[in-house]
Amino acid sequence: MTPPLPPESLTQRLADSGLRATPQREVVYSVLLRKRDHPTAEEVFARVKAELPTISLATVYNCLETLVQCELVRAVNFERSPTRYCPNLRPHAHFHDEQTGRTYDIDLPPAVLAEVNHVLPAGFDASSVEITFRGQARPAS
Amino acid sequence: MTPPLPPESLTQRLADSGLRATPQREVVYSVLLRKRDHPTAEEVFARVKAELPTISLATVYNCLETLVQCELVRAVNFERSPTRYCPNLRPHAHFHDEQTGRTYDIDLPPAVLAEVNHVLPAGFDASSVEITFRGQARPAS
DNA sequence: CTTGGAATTGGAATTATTCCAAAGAGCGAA
DNA sequence: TTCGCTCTTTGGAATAATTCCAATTCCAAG
Repeated sequence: MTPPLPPESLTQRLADSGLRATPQREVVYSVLLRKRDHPTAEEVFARVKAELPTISLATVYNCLETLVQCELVRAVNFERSPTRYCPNLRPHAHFHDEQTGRTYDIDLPPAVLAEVNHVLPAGFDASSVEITFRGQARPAS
Repeated sequence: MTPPLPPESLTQRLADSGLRATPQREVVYSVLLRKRDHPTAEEVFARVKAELPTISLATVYNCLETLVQCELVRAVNFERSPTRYCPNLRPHAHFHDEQTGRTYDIDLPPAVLAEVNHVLPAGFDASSVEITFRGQARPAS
């Protein structure tokens, strides 16, 4: 369970990879942190434009890709729909509501993660695992 | 979450959905059964053409979609790469080898499946769950 | 036979994303 | 400060997978 990261880590994380903190990257990241509803690149683009009206969609794709590389953001794919982006770094699964299309984060206890990893036969060395539910949600919160 | 199914005839399954067994559907299905390497639609197209040289790619997409609807085949998505098709109906996860791009089926014991489903809080009703590993494989077989 | 719905076909359209070449920005060295 | 270098951004073109569509073709029932 990775703890939430302090805000200054964007610059730090980028620097660690030899990259610069630019206004575009900062705003893209802050937009993801501000509303954690798993937006698509187009949705991020729309939100970022409020602050940086001249940003281009290509740059949004670039920034998102950069954030994923730096492991500050996870890219979430559900079937063939557009990639969604998620700044939640704790181990979690995703639940995709078939009616609303909304995506929910589901925390994954380490014990379950461990058990899931045990299904791998010898010779399979996993660097990551993705668990995605699909169904109907009526979340309490 | 599909329970294991007895081997059932394509014709029967199609009929259950009010659909017809056509040569195209039969060959597409038999191609999937013959070589279970998770082919893409294009790969299926190439294989089917050996038997039905005039089939169109659109028809291959149609047939695959039909087979998925009838629950004879599973569509497997890995990130944004082309959808792959898999006639294995037992509950299983997928392991995606990062070097070779190959996909392996990993059997999922019911107990693990049950534990994974337990991570869902009240209000989340899953109709299916997808587990995908990514890493390096050196399979014994 | 005829006829209506199902299925197939080829090509155009769509969509998400990536590619590309040119312009811009920031930083360290001289 | 002024270069010069590299990293970034940008808009538009290109790509890739899939879907859409309109025109046949195929069957199976009446």
